[in-house]
Amino acid sequence: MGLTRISEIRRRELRHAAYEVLQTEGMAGATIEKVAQKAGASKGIVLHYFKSKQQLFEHAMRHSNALLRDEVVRRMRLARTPEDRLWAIIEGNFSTAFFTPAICHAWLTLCAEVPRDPQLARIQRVIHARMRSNLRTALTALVPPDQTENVTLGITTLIDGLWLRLGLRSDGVSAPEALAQMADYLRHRIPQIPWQDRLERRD
Amino acid sequence: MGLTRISEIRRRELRHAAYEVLQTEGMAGATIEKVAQKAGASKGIVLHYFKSKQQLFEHAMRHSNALLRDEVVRRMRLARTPEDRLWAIIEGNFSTAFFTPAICHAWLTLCAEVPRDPQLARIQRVIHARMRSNLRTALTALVPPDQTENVTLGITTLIDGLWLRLGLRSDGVSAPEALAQMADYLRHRIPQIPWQDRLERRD
Amino acid sequence: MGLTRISEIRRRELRHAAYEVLQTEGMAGATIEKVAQKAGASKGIVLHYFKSKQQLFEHAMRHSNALLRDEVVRRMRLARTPEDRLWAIIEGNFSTAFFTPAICHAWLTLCAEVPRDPQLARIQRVIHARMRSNLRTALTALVPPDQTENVTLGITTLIDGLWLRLGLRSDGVSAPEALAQMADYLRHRIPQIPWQDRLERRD
Amino acid sequence: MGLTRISEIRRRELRHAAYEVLQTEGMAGATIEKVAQKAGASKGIVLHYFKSKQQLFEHAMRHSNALLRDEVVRRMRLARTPEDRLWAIIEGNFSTAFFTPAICHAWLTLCAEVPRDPQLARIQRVIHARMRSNLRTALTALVPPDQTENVTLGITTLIDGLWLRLGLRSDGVSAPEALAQMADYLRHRIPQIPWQDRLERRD
DNA sequence: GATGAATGAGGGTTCATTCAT
DNA sequence: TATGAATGAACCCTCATTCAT
Repeated sequence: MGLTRISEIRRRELRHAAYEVLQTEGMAGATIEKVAQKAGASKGIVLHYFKSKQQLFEHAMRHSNALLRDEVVRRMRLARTPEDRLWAIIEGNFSTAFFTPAICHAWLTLCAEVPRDPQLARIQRVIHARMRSNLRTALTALVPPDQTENVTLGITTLIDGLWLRLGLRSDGVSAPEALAQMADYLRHRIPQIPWQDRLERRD
Repeated sequence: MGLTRISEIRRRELRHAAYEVLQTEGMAGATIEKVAQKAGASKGIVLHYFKSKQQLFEHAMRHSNALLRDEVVRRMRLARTPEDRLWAIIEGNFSTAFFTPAICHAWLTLCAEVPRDPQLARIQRVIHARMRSNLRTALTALVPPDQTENVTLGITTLIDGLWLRLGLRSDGVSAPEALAQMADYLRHRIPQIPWQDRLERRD
Repeated sequence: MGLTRISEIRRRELRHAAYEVLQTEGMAGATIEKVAQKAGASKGIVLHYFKSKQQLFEHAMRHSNALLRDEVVRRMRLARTPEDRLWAIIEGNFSTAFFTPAICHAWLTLCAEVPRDPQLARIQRVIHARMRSNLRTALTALVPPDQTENVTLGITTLIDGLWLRLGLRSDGVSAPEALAQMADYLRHRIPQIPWQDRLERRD
Repeated sequence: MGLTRISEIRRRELRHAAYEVLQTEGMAGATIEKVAQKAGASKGIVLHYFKSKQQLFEHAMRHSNALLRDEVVRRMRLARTPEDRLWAIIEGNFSTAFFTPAICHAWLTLCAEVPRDPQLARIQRVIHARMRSNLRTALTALVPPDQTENVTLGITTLIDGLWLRLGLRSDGVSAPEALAQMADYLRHRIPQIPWQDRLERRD
């Protein structure tokens, strides 16, 4: 496929640079100049590919989320049972590739911008809806119908809370600690499944 | 004590104005000019009382947190049992005076700034430590020693996650929904206590 | 003659697009990008045919003026008497094809640029000289020699003034009103000619 | 009166500087930096007094027009007859203080901007209405009612046309030539008044 | 204590122009 | 011939901060 034209390459590079800058500088500190510099390009070219700073960072968020989604999808493909699928979602969200201080902080920064950027809000909404949908599907087989909502909220809230914590402090929580917490929750909330085993299986 | 000098009054007003501006404008959009305007003062006077913009917002965070702390303390004073105290902490964090979209968003905004502002980080750390301390004290009587850490983390994470959710969307969660989720967690995690009753007692 | 090579066609298209853009955007707002877009071409090709933005708009002015000149020439060819010729010049300048708000405004825009663009000034000078020459030729048979200068100035000034007016406001003057004003002037300035008849002949 | 505060002084200076820059640079070339430099101030202070570049130049136009208006009013006060008043208006518009290449060019530049700046359009409209009103008042005693409109249009159009001409070329017309043209028009259009005498009276 | 004048750095954005393909 | 990638300069504007009054 000839889709990988130079323009697509550049967009990818710049998007990536933008995300990296976001991690160290925050939204206000993330200037187009810095993004250009990190990408080894000129300031002008950034606006050549993205109409505005806002758009650039919207694309950055969309992209970073796509990566996380792929991580989750990849793990879900391997899952065979509902509990496997549920755990795949959780593990995907705390995979070592994503659950890093820098990425959590970039995510936090973008979250703080959501109420002031409708487009960002839309993206955030889509992300959220997808995760809820995945969770509910897995949960139907595990908890009574009138409790799926409660558990879905519980899981998403815990995930967000743990990401927030790592976004706040580099030593906030480690991935194993986060997973342990999730397992702790599931063990008590959906007790018939041997969640503990899963955790111990982890290398 | 005659501490309430005019200077103290001004500082209070400005701090409050800063917090209000933060709620609607976010960190990047919160200019000193807007704060001054909201306080009905001149731009110059703001920096007369606070050395810099950063300091102003640090004080704003400290202040807003003090309010939340007072809310919790007030409720804890009325509590008689460990479970009362535990629930007091939770209810304090979701009292209708604080658990509003604007406030949650301002809090989120400040959180996103934490990694770049050591002073803000320190404040955040103090806040967090106090809550953990309160929780642990209450929990010692409710769960085995080797589980207090787990439950403390679970509760704080859920609280943060719920605040985050309301900070992201005005219709993210309501206070009753948030409390219901907390009760759901406690009911399964510390089953010997009739948490449900507490929830139903609420007006 | 095989002069109509593809290059000549492109130049014509671009020149025309430039003029159209000028009408809606003014000089400052008329970017090469917009011209290219209106011509359905790429930005690069515009500067391939015209060395610079300035040159492009100089050509646009030259072209637009050529159109107006052709209009006048066409009418003069049909004229048989000096007064016919004089009126042909005037009618040409207020023909419905040219005396439009957009065109008058584009013209005004270019006029405002004249003092800063020597080339534009030269073009303007040529245009002006030709009209004066035409007018003087026609006037020699209609007014005493020592008054041709006065009347020439009067007519050109009125024409410019009326163009300016339509350039300023879309509803500044209509073509009939403009022609009526010209006839009013001529009726009093060269009273022996029945100018009014001419006006009434108009459909 | 204490109205001449420092702010008023600065505004005056900047407005004046803006107008001067406009004369040499045109609208597009008139940058805030140049205005600040000409006023011997910093770029920041310009935006401190005028919210935007547009506003600055709107004020400049308003101001420059006020000067012209005062010139006309001053002369009208001395006028005793309708023809005196009519001539006062005309002389005011060609007084040596205003009818200069630079000023006419600045005026032309602003005119070219009118269709794209509603505020500028409003100012322009007010100016125009005032002049028409003045003219009509004076003309009621000099021409039959059904002709005042025609003559008003003739005079304003000639004035505009002559300003345009000087705006286009430094040697376009001189003030005496312009006045001579106006007298030529009036002599033929309102023949009962000895306009020629007026012209000769000029020092 | 309080004002607001003044600065200057820096940010986003636009755009003419150049150049490799 | 034609494209569009790339640059860099410039511009408008915002804002924290300083300072004279």
